[in-house]
Amino acid sequence: MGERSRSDAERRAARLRRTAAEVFGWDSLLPEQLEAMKAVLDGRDTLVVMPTGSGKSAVYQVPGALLSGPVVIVSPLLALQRDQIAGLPDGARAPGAVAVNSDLTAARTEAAWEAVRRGDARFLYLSPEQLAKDEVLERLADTRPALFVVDEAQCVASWGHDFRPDYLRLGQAVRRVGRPPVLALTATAAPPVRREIIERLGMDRPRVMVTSFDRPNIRLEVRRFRDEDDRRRALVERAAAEPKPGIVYAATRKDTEYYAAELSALGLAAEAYHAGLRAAERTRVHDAFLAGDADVVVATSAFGMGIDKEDVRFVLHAALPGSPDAYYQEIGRCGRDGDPALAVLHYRPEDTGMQTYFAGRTPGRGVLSEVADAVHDHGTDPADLDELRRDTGMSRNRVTAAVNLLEESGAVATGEDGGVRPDPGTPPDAAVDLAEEAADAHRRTDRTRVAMARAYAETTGCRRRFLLGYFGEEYEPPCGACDVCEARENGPEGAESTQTGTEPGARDRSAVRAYPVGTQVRHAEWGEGTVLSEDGDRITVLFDRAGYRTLSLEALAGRDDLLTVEPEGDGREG
DNA sequence: CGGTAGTCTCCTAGGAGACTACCGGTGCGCTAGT
Repeated sequence: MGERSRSDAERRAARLRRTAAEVFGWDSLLPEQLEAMKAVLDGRDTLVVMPTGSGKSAVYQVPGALLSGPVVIVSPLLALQRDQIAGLPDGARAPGAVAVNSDLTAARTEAAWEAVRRGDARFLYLSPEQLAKDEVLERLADTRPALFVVDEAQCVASWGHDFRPDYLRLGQAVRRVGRPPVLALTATAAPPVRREIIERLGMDRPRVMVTSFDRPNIRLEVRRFRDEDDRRRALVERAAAEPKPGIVYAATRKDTEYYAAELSALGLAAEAYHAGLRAAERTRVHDAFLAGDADVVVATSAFGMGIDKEDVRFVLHAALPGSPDAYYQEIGRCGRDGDPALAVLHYRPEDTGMQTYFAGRTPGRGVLSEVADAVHDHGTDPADLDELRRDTGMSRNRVTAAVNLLEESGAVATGEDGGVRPDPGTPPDAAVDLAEEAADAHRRTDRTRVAMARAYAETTGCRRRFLLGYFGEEYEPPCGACDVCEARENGPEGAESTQTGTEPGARDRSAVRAYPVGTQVRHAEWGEGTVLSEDGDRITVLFDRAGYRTLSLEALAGRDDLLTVEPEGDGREG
């Protein structure tokens, strides 16, 4: 880098710092925040993986104030959008913000668009579903957005395949609004999830910024139970005994009510929270927790995104979560103030059943076939998603998910006008076969994540190392703050863990270093995959087609042809 | 996928086992009826 460009970079940094201070009142920026802002200001596609509370939103807000057009922010929850807008400064120099969604009357929607057009509103918050509408895309394209932000970008991978399939169509929305630079923000994304975000959003040689996942003040513990009653008793006792406030995650709505009632009976201020409650009740519990009026909230996974509370002392799980991704995200809600906090997973092997059922509920052959036929029937006069929904009588989500799979397998393509066209060389039957293959691959991947959550619960090694390894970070145990490491340190009882065999840290690690966590590999039989973790003498690999496999390093030794390291071909940097 | 609650069958009295049906999470947007 020459003199000239260095001083350019310094000037840009100074400009960003000044804007942060003068417009937003932030007197200091973290180095990684500033780096990401510079990339955004330069017009580069950027993926930022940083913990909640570290100022991710500033990464688009500060450059956003300096750009020449509106900034679109895709956010999964309307409540989150409201919080973001409320959190912006409202001084004279501060850029305005609006959200467009189904809460608005027609008149207010018009007013919001008008504010964006006139430049009164610099930030425009939208759900992915809004961006599935032609009308919204056309209006947006007219405003010539300067930046396209995807907040909580892990949703692309975690919700896009079934629950909210419009997440998988954001890449297309980006193209249709004029292909502004894309900024993806998330607190939790393992290497395969990062790759999926980049690919699905159509990001071009993105700058990838990943800060450490380690949260050393959170103590990690797993308790394994054979009996359901024992588990319930242990969970209630623990929640009652630990310092408050805390969150308990349960697998079902019914269980949230059960545990909340048990804890209330002990005299605690405990509340249940799940998506089946009335909106007013959800708001009441949410506000009570933030205000410090609740000791414990017992919740399903519905509780969490947007919970910005520093002093949560524990997150207890009453059952196995569906993935290490979900687990890490949920326990990340305690100890944000840096003081000691606790994460305990109360696990039964039976828990995997329900999570496996939830995993990968992709459209079946019947649905795929009906949608493929409908697409084909339109021939040269292509139908959009709304027409396909009318043709098939299926729900919007089903049709969208089916089209996504057909599109992923190359059997159909969506044009700039939103019309879905069949690939001329692929008859409907073949299209369905291909889409079904893609669906199978997603199902395997999701089940792999369940298996990895279980592997976390059952690991005989340092739990921190396991979790960090899953997120692509090497870590040398002991961590001194997980049940496994503590058992090893504490004298004779430690024998319990040594009898399980290898001491991961004590081994010759040269073989391990050949396949670091996060590496893309190719197996002679199973094809391409990603190294997810290593546990002493074994590595776990997620294969795109074959799912998750554990490989013995001993078996790999001397067979260089069996598992080869793939070159990094997707232009990532970090 | 697999646990749980409920019913049925066994064969000669009520308790064990087999069998079956049901259930389980996350939010947006829209529309019909108050």
